[in-house]
Amino acid sequence: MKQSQLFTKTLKDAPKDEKSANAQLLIRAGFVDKLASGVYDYLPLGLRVKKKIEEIVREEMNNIGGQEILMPSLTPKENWEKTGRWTVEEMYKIKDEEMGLGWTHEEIITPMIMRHILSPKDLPKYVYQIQTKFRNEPRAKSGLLRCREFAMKDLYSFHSDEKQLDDYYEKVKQAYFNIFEKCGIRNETFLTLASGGTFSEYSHEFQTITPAGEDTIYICPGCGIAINKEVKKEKCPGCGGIKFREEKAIEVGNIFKLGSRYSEPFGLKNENGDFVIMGCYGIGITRLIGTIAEVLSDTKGLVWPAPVAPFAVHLIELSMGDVEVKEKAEEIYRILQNANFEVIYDDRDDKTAGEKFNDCDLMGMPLRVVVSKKTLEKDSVEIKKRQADLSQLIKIADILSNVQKSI
RNA sequence: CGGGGCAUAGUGAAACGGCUAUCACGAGUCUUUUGGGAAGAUUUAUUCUGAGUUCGAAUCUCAGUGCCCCGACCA
Repeated sequence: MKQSQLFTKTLKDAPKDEKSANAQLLIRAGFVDKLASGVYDYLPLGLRVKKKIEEIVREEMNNIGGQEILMPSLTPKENWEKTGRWTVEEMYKIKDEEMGLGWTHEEIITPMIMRHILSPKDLPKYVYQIQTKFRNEPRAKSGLLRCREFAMKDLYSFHSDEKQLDDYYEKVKQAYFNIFEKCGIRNETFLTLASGGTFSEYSHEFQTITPAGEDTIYICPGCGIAINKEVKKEKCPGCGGIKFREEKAIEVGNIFKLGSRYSEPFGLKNENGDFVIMGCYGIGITRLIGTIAEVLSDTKGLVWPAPVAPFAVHLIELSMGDVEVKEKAEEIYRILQNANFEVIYDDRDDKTAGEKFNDCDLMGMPLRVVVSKKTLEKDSVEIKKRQADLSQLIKIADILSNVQKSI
């Protein structure tokens, strides 16, 4: 994509109504725009990140047998009354209609799946969606970390017994770590024990350490498991350790054994007459965008891990009106594109080198490639990874292998 | 939902109750520039909304709305 065609503009100053690093940077770089508190537009760059994350999540969900569906956001009161959750205050209700906007989907998927799961041999089944959720948060905050409208992946599993659920639960756990690995935050993300409701003693959250987080967790150095403040006891349930490291963290995912909490009110039974055992597993897609921005950025701007970056390469031409340099840059742009690299090409004629470099750092693509008269004198381009201090000259003839190696 | 703060151009700021609301960046046009946010010329506003006080309100008062932060809440 040519940057001259991109309709978004970068900002030198952050809007004063955003205090969190993730919102300031994402807005300054033109990834998102705020419509209302906790409600954001996803602009071309931000939408590309969102799609990348969705694709990563999709792949991992499919790998563990997940079947993707899409449920409505508009949901009837009747379903929620069956489980006693129509009165939940976070639910947006539509005035004069017996409808509310979905903030989770147990009430929708459970009756839906009843028409398809008829006997024990139909179990287990795993069904997920990636969809916009609505929650009327009493206090939206911290940019994308706590929104009223947000994208979420919710997976629901259906089992004939607890053992089956337990096995699948462990698979999801692993899939989640794979996802956070690809998103570049694996090292900061801890499996965390949290309140589990009635069916199991604990549920598990995936908490990413950041001062911007709203939860407090205690990490046990013995086993590497964390415990949410809400359920912390004297000893670590994992290894019996008693020393902990306290950290602020943001919950990027959770997995939860539901048991028959929802199959009972809807009467979801298998042929043996047993209530189906369920699990649910969420990942906040848009919250992940905010978390990556918050955790991995530096003073210059965003830093995207290659798998989620909107573009792999930020190509910059410093032609300063030199037609030959410009043409050569265009040619390199085509070469990279033909090799299937995703490239954003700063072809703007009215920008100084400084502006281009600063925008490049702010947007945070993994690799910067500069073409100028200076580099062309040596038949070269200059490449630099986003976080590297120094750049290096490489021959244009070797550009594809070098770019491949660097991202 | 309790407490605190803020509201002026696309963004960030300035303006004692008194001159045509000022400056920077961005954006538009022109000229000159150019390896880390260039220079000059020129253009760019319903001062959040409503009411009030006053000869006169961006500025003071009241109400509303929005946003940010702290807390409560967070299947």
